[in-house]
Amino acid sequence: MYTSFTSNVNTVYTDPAIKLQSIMPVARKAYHHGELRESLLKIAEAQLEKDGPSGLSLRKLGRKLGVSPGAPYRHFEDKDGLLAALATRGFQRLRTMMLDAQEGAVGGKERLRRSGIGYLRFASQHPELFRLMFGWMPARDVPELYESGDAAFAVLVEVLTVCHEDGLLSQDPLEAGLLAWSAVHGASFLLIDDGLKVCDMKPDAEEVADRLHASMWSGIGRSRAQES
Amino acid sequence: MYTSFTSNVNTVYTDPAIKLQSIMPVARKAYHHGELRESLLKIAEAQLEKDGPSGLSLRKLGRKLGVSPGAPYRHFEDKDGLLAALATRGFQRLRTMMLDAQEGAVGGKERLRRSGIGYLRFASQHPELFRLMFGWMPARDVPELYESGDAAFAVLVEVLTVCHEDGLLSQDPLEAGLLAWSAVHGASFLLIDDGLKVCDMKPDAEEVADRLHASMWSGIGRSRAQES
DNA sequence: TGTACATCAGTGAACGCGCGTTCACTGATGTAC
DNA sequence: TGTACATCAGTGAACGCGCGTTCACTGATGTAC
Repeated sequence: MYTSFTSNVNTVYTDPAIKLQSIMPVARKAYHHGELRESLLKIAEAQLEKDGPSGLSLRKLGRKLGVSPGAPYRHFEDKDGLLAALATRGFQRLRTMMLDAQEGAVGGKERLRRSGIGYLRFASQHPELFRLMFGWMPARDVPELYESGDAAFAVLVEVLTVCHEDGLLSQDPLEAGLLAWSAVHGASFLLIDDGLKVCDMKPDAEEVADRLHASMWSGIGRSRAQES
Repeated sequence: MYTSFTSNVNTVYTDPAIKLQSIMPVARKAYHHGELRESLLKIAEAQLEKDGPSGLSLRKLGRKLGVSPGAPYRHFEDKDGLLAALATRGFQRLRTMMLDAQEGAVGGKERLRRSGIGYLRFASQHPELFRLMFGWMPARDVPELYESGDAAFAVLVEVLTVCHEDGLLSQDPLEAGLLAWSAVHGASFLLIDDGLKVCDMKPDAEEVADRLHASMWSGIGRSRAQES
């Protein structure tokens, strides 16, 4: 980068036009954007989080990127196409966040707890994207969307399988998965929809995950041994 | 109604215009609708469930009811006003469904199970309304919306308090409430968003509620007594 | 029971807006020779 | 290294649309006397 800049400077005295181009690369508007697809997705997500799904329009995105209204159609079939790409990437990142949160954890139970934290963290950081991922369905079929969703769920199932193999579960992994996923999924919505305030809880992903994990693991019912 | 109709018929021979009015009451368009507010809410909900929130417009509702575009503004301040009314009534009905489902049940544990069924049933019957209730926030403050939401949550807390007083809980009612509400709330979303298919579950409110309740009550972890 | 009048719930035309999408085009880029 | 050309990623004007909201109005309803 730096070297190419200085080499351009060296040509200054032979061609003033090139000088202008190299000194003010921002002001000079290129006919080709170059990374329009990536930029669209990036700014679309920001826009989605800012104004919700109804505030997301292809025209507005184009405007923000200094590009004509037709340009996005070079990269997405239509608006649904962009939304589907957004949701697909969302699932991929959700999966990544769950996996990253597990890093260094030993044992199925701890990994499950950490996965929950990752899940809740993702929802709290990207609430509108989270809602899009789960509450929206494209008119046309988008296989990679379903695949990425399944891949995210697979993280949870895998961790529960480890628990099961270690003899930690009192039931089938899928059965436990129903509760675990429901709980973490529901808590995510409560977190982003201000529903936790009725529980007198502050909206903190880690704390919610910890408390859910504890309750879920031991159960809310008093066991016979505990009865006095 | 019937008497007034026949009395109109009696006037037929003196005034043909009145005959037309009374024989074809449907065709004759009254200047005043009479129950516009109620009709708007009813058809708005149908429209919401049919096409989602983006398919809901005041103009379309007016058109469907054979009324001018300005008419709805006699009954709602703006579109947000109608949505808020829709959501408020949704919470009231959610509360009612949970209470009705409990009817005849004896004991806190059974009442909790039944409440969950009511909750999941509501979500599965009115998915878009359910999403609106939890995922949407009016620009302006609408106190009755929050009140109706709190009232719905109160049903759950009350049942858990009964459980606690009966010595059935291993923890604080609010702590148990966090798990119970999260689980039933999350499962509701999974139910309406087709998320259960990855768990190999058919989307049946009763079955989901039962399985969640069982897992939640006893916990997914193997207790020390169970270890072999 | 009849009449005058205030109030209320409608009308319908109009405003301005932003949207999704298409299309003939143009300028930049990459490739084959 | 230079040239011809296909391909690609943009332009910008245009289409048609439906929306939320306002406003001066009108016809029905309810009330006081």
